[in-house]
Amino acid sequence: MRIAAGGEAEADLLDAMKRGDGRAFETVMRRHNRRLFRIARSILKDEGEAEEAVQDAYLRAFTHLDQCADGDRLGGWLARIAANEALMRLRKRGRVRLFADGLEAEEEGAAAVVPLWTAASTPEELFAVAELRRLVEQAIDDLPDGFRAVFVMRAVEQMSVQETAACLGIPPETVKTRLHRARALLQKALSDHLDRLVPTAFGFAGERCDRIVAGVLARLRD
DNA sequence: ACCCAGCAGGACATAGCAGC
DNA sequence: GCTGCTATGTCCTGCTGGGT
Repeated sequence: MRIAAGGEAEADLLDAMKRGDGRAFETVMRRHNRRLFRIARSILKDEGEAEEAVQDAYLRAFTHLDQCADGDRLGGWLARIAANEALMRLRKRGRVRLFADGLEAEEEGAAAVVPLWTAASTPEELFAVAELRRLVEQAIDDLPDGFRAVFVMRAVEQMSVQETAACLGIPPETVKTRLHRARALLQKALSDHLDRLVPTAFGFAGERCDRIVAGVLARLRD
């Protein structure tokens, strides 16, 4: 039986929800919110609509709990419903729409996934890290629709090929290819940015410059 | 040490589309 | 209608890590 990081087994939570235990619903939502939001957002490219899609997915799931027979697969089942909900919305809007550029506040806990995000200490480093993250998120946003959803599920959410394929209703081989090509596209996009940024590496102005100057002047005075 | 499942990545096939 | 290009899907092979 699978015990998620949060403690209780998914099967126990599913049973509790079937009994109408409000606390179980909340535990399940808090456990899966981030993953479902990322999946929905990767498909819709719109944070507000992704949030609505996740809420609708939960409602749909919670009113059809009897359809989830195996509690150990509750997470996958929810992910599939969220992906379907997002895809449905995408079809409804006709896949033609302009999106706001970039991402705003990152969802809770994402920093823990990538230690680099927290390694910065000085304002310059914090700015550089924020800029790097913005570039990565922009590059992911710029991926073709199908590639982006697969990349987020596989690389960001660490879902298996089978899970991802089931969620999106595509063959596992297609998941592999899309992930491979999404990585290639991201590498290319990021290397283009790097080409522009490398000349500015090891920036020297500011605190360090002042420190060296002050140190030399002090020793000259001695 | 061996076996096996899952995965990455390359090669090839196919579909869709624009330009002529 | 034909051709060439691009995007996408499928198949295959080799690698890796976990289990026995």
